Amino acid sequence: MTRMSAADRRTALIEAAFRVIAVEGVAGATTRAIVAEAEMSLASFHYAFTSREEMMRDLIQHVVANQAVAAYESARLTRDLRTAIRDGLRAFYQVVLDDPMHEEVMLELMQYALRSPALSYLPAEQYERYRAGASVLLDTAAADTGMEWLLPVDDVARIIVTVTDGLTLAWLADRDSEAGCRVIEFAATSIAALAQPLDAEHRVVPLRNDRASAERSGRTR
Amino acid sequence: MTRMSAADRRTALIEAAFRVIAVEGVAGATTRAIVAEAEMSLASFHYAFTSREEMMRDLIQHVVANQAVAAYESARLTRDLRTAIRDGLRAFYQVVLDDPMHEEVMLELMQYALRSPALSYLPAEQYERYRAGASVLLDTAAADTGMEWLLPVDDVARIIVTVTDGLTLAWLADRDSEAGCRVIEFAATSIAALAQPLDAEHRVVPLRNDRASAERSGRTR
DNA sequence: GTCTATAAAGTGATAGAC
DNA sequence: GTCTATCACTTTATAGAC
Repeated sequence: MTRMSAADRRTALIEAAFRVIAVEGVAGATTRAIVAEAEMSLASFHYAFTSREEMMRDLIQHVVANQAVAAYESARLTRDLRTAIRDGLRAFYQVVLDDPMHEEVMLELMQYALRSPALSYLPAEQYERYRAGASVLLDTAAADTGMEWLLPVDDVARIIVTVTDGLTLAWLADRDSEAGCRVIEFAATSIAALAQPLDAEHRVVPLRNDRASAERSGRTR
Repeated sequence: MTRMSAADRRTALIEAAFRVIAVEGVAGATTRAIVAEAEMSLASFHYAFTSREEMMRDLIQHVVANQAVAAYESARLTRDLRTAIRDGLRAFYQVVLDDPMHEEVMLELMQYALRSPALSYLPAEQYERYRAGASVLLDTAAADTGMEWLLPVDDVARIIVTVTDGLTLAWLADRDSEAGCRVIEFAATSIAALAQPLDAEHRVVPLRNDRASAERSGRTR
């Protein structure tokens, strides 16, 4: 058909593959299904990629790199850290609810990567990106509300990611958005409690968040 | 080869399929791979099951029914609710670390079920079982420590499941058990804060866990 | 009941015409 | 560069001998 550069063809095929996986799963993403979605002939696939495995590799590296941290982006200005966290979590949750198949695909691709020796390093990298994105927002939110984190911000980011993953998985399973919102309320309260005002008169000694050290320092919390 | 009842053969094949999926993933669980693992001939598979799909259905229903809530079982006696929760989460986490492929398989089977119209109701059922198991332990732990939950126990159970799912997914991705333990410390503290002593002099009005209602009642937390 | 052999359909990948 | 046609292989499932 029409001429396309190899690069354009690769991009088009990767995007088609993503759409196919969203509908049929990784198992259904055969080369034939992908070229049908991209409206190309089967031979064009192997002109653009030497193998299906190479395409899957590029696809996964592509989604890991272009990770839309935009999900959290509604961290609008507020004087209240808890509200900022809650709104951020809600924004993320809304993205999942609006486009459930996107998260399904990310999950399937993560498992595919974990099973491929050549790609098994990518999920860890992806989680680092998640946390880095969350860290930026957490730092911004704290600064905007005159607070500071009592834990390393990367630890707080990991808590955020733990919650968003747990919310996503549960919603994919039971589609109970109301219940998820209640979890978000809890998470926002609990995470906000990990910060203190910058100008606190009695500064709490920044502790690791375990009881042993809390008791060592003479607090019972 | 040796004679087996159809029921025994089905059980043996289901168990073999689980082992194959643990090593190769759902994609690698072909009928040939399964009968090789079970040391049977290919024809025996179709003597026991009419189709591979029927076997997958039985396998998933089997793992959902026999869900080992044993994971949480180390909720030993303690006077301290936070410690009880922390130890329960640690016990669960240890199970994941000791047998990572088990959780991988559960995750893959959940996704397989979500993609199969005939099985898509099962993940919700599984999550209900998770929460039911957690609820029993939460009720027991609260009773043992003379506490009561300020939220419906099913909501607390959902929080627990959110955390365990998030922990599992992150660990499968980056294998950072130390970081996971820090999340557990946070979760134990935060969840324990959802209970109060049964004999509290000033009982807190049991509220939904959101700031709006907290402010309505005049508390700033 | 259990096997071997094979059918029927789908897969990734390639050859060769244009 | 792009196509059609096809190869070589694997898959699930079944037929038919024993």
